[in-house]
Amino acid sequence: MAKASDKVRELLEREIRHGALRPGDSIDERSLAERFSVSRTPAREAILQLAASGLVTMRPRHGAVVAGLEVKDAIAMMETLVALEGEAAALAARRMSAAEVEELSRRHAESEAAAREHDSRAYIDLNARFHAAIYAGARNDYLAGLIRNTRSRMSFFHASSLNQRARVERSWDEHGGVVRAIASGDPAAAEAAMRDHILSGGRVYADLVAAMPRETSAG
Amino acid sequence: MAKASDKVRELLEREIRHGALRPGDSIDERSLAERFSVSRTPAREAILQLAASGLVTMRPRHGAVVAGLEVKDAIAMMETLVALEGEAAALAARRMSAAEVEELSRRHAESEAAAREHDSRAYIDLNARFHAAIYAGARNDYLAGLIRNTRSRMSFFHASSLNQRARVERSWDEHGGVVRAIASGDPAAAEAAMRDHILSGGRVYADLVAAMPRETSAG
DNA sequence: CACGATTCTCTTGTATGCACAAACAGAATC
DNA sequence: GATTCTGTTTGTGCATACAAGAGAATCGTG
Repeated sequence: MAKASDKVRELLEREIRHGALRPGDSIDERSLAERFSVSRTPAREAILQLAASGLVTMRPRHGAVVAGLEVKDAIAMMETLVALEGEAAALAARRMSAAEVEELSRRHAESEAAAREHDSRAYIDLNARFHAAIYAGARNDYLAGLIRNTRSRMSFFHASSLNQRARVERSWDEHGGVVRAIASGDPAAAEAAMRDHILSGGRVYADLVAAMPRETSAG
Repeated sequence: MAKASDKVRELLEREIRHGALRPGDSIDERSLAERFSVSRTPAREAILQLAASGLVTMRPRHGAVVAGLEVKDAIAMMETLVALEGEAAALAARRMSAAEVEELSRRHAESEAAAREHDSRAYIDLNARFHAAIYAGARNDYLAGLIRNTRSRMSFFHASSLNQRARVERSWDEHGGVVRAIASGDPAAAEAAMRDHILSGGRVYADLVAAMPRETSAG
């Protein structure tokens, strides 16, 4: 078996992401340890690691609470994500092989059905694959990591904007723009198309964030 | 006094940055604890946190080693940094107040002396302030955090490119371009100028990285 | 002499005990 | 009645003891 602390970290992370633990909820080492049938040590380590990755915040001598996003931070993350995804698209346009572009194009075409039927569930998965293909094409693991981490921290609100029925079809159309730009090897166009695409989803996200209850501020 | 684990983490981090600990050096909890006169627990926590931030890598049951950068990763980070700094400059051009622009401009002018005299030591500090002013002007803490973390991970090689005497003066000139673009409120120009600036430093960095001995690969 | 299994050691990973710091509650005083 | 001081309680932070796994060395065997 893997390390117990890793197990705890992973499960705790899932709970936070899935919303079982909501921002502001406090986590104490002892009950966490009991819940996972381990001692305080690995529980504590799990908390520390999550704190380092920004999912929980710690105040000295005061324990950890599930990190909430202030509206300001959520906006900053979205803005940053736009830049990161845009850069990835630009790099992909310069670096993807003909075969990869072909594959991307084919995948995109195949996902049309789900989009037209507003099948959010299926499309969310296809969307993830689409973006993953772009990251791979960008040939920059560090950039991809930053994007993944950023998305992860924003997905507190399980709410992908793609849960909005109307959003799915538009998303697919926007993907088309990105694909065309990449296929024509135009980095600037690919970046612009991707930025628009992310921003477009971001507007829906902004509504969700703005509608959030008062969040805990992380000292 | 602050937490012992924080103290250890901080000092260890400094040692890594300053090159006292080189990539590939292994860190064992016991000697680390002895060196800082604490028990293994805070030492271990420090290592865990550094691992989470990517400065050291851990293999289960094998302990931690100071993370090395493969050339591939170094390139990826530099490339990403260019994008991040460029975005920050663009945002700063849109958001800095007149007073801030005035201040930035003044600071830049004042740093000319150090640049013309190739005073690396002084200029490195002025350079840091300059960039910090840009981040502040960008009004995006998350973006600023990513930049700082990225720079931190690249500064293994204490070698700021600014240690190159010749680089200092060019850097100052490039800063001038950024300042002018921001002053004229032109985000695209600011981004372009900043990208050039970072890339320009990056070329020196690339030489350093390429000249590195064989690095440890992080499983 | 070479190769392999076994043991031995060293280090990590986990559990638990202890001390201290901060919040909370209650009582006493203003 | 409000405020402050103090005792208590709770939970973090650190230390140390214990268990387990990985690697090295040694001993046995072919």
